[in-house]
Amino acid sequence: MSETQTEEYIVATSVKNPKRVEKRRAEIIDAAVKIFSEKGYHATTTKEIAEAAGMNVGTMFQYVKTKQDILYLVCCHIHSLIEKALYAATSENSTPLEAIKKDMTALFEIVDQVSDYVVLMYQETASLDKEARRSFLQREQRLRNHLEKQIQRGIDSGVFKISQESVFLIADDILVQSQMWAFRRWSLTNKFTIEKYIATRSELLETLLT
Amino acid sequence: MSETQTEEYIVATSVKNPKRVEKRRAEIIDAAVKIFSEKGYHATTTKEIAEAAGMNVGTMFQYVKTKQDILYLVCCHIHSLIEKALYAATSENSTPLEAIKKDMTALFEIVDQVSDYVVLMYQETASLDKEARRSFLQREQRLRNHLEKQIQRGIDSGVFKISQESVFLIADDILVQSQMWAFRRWSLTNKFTIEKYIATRSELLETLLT
DNA sequence: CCAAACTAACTGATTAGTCAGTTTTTTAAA
DNA sequence: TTTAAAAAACTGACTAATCAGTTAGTTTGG
Repeated sequence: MSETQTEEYIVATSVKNPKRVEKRRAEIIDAAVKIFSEKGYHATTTKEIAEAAGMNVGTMFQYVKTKQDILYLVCCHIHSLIEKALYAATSENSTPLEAIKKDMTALFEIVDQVSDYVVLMYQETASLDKEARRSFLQREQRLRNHLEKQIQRGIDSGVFKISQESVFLIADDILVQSQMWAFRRWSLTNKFTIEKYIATRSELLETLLT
Repeated sequence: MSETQTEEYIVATSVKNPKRVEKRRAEIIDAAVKIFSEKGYHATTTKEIAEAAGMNVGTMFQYVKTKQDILYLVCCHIHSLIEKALYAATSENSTPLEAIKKDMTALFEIVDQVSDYVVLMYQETASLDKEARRSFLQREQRLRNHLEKQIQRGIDSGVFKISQESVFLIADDILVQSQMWAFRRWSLTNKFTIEKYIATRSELLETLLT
């Protein structure tokens, strides 16, 4: 559970009013997320985004310095959706096994709901520059830390029989498996509904942990 | 183990001599694979590739119709490296558990050796058009089928105690985990050497299967 | 000698980001 | 409340640069 703390990447603006920045950026994000997930980041022009957001290109570039800033905002927005859903599912008063299963279920369900956006987010992370990518990956680490803590609870209470170095791997696996549901959606749905997928994954996890 | 057979995507050429095509394309691939993994596909210009390959742009475009063709050739080339290494490791005369572990080890080792290229390959798959991507994903399926067969052997001989629908997932997991070693290399090497990673993954796999 | 392979210079289309000027909103003095 | 001035937000035409792919003509090797 590495807790490296670095400061967040900040998207610059030349508009003073923070409320206005928030509102306008939400408009930009809403427009961009849709077009990006249809055509991809590179194939989308800044004019298209501005138009879809109902504002002028010049205006848009006052709320954002570069096209890449828009991508960063979009990725963070999508990531927040997932984070919120996961944290909402976490309950304190259940057994470690129930708790981690509940978390996994919530994660898989939210990823299923916004799978297009999840694909976009991970696909285009590579188009972010070093700083923005580092900042984004930190968010990713928050999610994994959360899952690691849940698994650790099970070890501490003697229910989970796994080695200490597996904790990180298993937490990471759960994250990756949720992403894979999004990425391999079309080939997986031949074999599984999301419910069946969650059930099978839950079983495998229980086998592994106990 | 879905066996959908579709024809391979063919990269067109206007050069007649097949030997020459093979030789020149190898030069293009060698040049492109290096530049792509340094700067990414989009940031690389066709002129750069041609220059690094020691040929004229015009010449290059006689061995290839579009820039995307180069990416496709590069992805296939990298994939072949992995496929060869995996098939070379497969032995018939060992127990199912030993066999799948041997396969997994070979896979993780080759991915470790060419991890930059693996990252490139999966990162840029999205930049291929529908046809080329479909063709590439078929190669991916070959790898998974191979692993599925190995797992199936263990089930059939009664050694592996897992449900039938887990076979696909576990085969896929092994593939994904090898890719994740490449993608998360820099954060994983804080915690694991490749040998340690393979050992821990082997243990987890054994727990899961038996 | 001639077909195959190669070259250099070119083109046509694209696009992220800018900037000089306009409109709207806020502030504050009368 | 009116008004004037200052600040903030917005506009859209513009540009400077880039780059995938072409082609008319030249060289090479069998």
